[in-house]
Amino acid sequence: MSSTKRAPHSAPETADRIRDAAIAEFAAHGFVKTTVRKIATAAGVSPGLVIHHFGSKDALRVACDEHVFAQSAEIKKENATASTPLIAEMVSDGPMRTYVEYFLKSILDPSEHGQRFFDHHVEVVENAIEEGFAGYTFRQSDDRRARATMIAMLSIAPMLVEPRVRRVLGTEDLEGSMARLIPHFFDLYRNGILESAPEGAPGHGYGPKATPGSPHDPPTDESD
Amino acid sequence: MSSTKRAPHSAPETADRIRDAAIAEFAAHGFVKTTVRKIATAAGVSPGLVIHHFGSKDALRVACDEHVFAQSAEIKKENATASTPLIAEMVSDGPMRTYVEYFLKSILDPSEHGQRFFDHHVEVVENAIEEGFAGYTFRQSDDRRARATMIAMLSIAPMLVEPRVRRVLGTEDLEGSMARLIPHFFDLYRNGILESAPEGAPGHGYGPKATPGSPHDPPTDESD
DNA sequence: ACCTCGATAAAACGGTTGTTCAATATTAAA
DNA sequence: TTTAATATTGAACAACCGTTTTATCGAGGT
Repeated sequence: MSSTKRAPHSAPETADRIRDAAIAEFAAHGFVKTTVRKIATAAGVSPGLVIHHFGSKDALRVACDEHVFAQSAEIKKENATASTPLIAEMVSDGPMRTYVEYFLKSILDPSEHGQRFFDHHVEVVENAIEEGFAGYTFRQSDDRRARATMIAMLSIAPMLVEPRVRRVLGTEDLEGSMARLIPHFFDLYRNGILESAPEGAPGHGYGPKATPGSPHDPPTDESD
Repeated sequence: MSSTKRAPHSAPETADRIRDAAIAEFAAHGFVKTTVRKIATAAGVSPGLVIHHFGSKDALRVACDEHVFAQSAEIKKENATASTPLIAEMVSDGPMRTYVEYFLKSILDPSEHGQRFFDHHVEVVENAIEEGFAGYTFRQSDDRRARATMIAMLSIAPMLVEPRVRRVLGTEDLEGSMARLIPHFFDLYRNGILESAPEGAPGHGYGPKATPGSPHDPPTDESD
């Protein structure tokens, strides 16, 4: 500890550059399509060096996971006291946007890594439901966990299918698509989307405190 | 045309067997992870025969696309006059379930194939909004296309992240997860999820005919 | 009976993958 | 200055990919 104990040669933090390049590639193209060689090229090093620093492609992914997780928490903490809305940070270009896309790719990829992200997200949402968020308060439910899971789903769904939405709406980027969709989500959250239900429909008299009990009602979605 | 003009050798419809095996593999693991060799093994043939019958892996995918699309339409038509709810057909095991998963993998894969599926789905939803669905009627909107897109998103989101939801809720299969979530979706569609909004929140007086006009309101989701 | 043609399998081919190896360069410590 | 340790590269490796090639077999037409 008395000596500097630093990397002897190496450009300033080559390993960090490799990790950041990997995060960008993973976020953009997913884990299967991203090759060690592409990461190496993006970082300006040889493929062998990537393995030398991280051991394997999977170990590199673990390092990326941890960095994304830690950095996201940091950005969130900074934004808690800052003026910039967190949403704007996520939608506009920047590191947070990359992290969110990394997070989404992780969720879609069938591996343990994404589960950790999703679990944490549900937890955050469940907290927001109880304590409110940005001045909004939520109707409570008996099955708090399921309700939080649903809202967590709702919050990530738009970004998951945004490339498809873009083509349907003719919008040009993520910001454009969101600008077009958000009013509708907002209306959904305030008022729902149904105007009337068929006679004998379940839960006709749902009060403001919703306690859904019938587990198998005719769904209103997926008419395809 | 006078002669039978059938395949000389060949087990009964080998090509069909290969196509069905491919659909199952694609639906289960996506297009990148699925190899020609796995498809061949699943169909009980040699890898070369797969190429012989379809030309290439991509051409095989096109054949799968068309078959899934056509078969889905057929099943939908049959179910229009049948007693079985279409949802049950999609959630429980069976061909339709496989087709839905194939459809989802297509949407997530950044290629043109999935766009066709998604476009069609939005169109179906837009129609359902106008004409009602299963006795339910929907509040209309100025921006019909965007509203249909949102609802289309809502309808596919649960199945997209169901593997993650399963772990969060402790449910054991797709049916279990849906049974737990559907009441909450139903409540959302009828009543929304917000109890109160902060003062000065936009659209405070939204009537039953929602015409969202402010394109950049503080969002209520994505608190992560 | 012969011939033709498609179905099929087995093997091989060129390319890409993640990873390893050997060699070189560079710096910190002795 | 010598030594040891690390950073780094370029080449090579085995495994796997989609595809091609070669060969065999069997059914129909003539």
